[in-house]
Amino acid sequence: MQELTNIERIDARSCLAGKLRMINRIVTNSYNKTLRENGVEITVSQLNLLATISKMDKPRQVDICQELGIEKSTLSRDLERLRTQDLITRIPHPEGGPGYLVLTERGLEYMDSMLPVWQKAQNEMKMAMGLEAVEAVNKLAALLKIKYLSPNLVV
Amino acid sequence: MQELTNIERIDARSCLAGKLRMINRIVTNSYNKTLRENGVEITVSQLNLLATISKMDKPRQVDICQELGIEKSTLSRDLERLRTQDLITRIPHPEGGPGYLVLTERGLEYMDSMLPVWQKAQNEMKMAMGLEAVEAVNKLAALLKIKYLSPNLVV
DNA sequence: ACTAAACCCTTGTATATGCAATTATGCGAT
DNA sequence: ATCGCATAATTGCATATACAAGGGTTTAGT
Repeated sequence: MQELTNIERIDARSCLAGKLRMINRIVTNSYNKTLRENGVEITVSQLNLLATISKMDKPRQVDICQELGIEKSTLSRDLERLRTQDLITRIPHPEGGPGYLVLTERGLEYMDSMLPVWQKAQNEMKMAMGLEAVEAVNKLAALLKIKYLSPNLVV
Repeated sequence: MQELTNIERIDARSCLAGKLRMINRIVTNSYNKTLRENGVEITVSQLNLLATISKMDKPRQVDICQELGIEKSTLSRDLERLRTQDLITRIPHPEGGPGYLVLTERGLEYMDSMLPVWQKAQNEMKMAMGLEAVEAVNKLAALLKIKYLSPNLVV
């Protein structure tokens, strides 16, 4: 009874989402391995979040969610982990409101200190993927960000 | 003190891993939303796992890990969820050993029944991404699979 | 001024993921 | 035959993720 014609059955090998999930596992694991082996004790996910906050201008949580396409509850807990490690802190807004996030002194130093390791991880992966693929990923990220994460443009 | 020259600091916008993670979130969420809204009660991840098992020839868990680049402990629990829903079962090997996995009757029917919804989700995403990006993802998945998931070729 | 709506964040619950350690099982050498 | 090694699977613990529901503020409308 495994004998339905294959044309009428979902083909795992053609599932776009499945492939992207696999790519994501491989890439995330590769970065994390390199970070770990070079003494960095946080994950690429946390590192990326730190870098994002440091680039943004007084972001509230909702702004970061918007920027990265992360659900607010996810971000809430991601930030909790960074706060526990004293890498970020929340500054209350002068006019009240939820306040905004900044890196702590320690967070800034930490981020700067791991630049070479991050570059190493990044270079390894770029090398493995090749320039064309890197460009394609950049393009795709930009496109999907516009299509799915732009405000006032619910899809 | 946020004043280090930006050249010497990690730029989140250039982090390949970060971009891929974002793409993955967007795509996974889009598929899951379409599945959910059309009455499918499992996730694209589970669906992909089902489809993979149905394509493989008597796979053991370790074979599936190899195929998808999933850690064995992750797969163990993913399968547990599918088993709970009576979508897969384990057949003991005639000559002993850990046995292999197959879809149950119910699993096969279920998979076939959701083919149109899966196609809908897939088409929506392909439309959003464009043909070129789809091709690039296919190519990249194939490349990374060879480079990182091939046996006898530890990287 | 007061209520209602909108907005932001957190918490409960569940899936998906990985590393380290443990258990189970089969196989080989003596 | 058995003792130990190799291989396969599970379990403990932790992170990353999302949806639904709840709680607290700010703001708008009358």
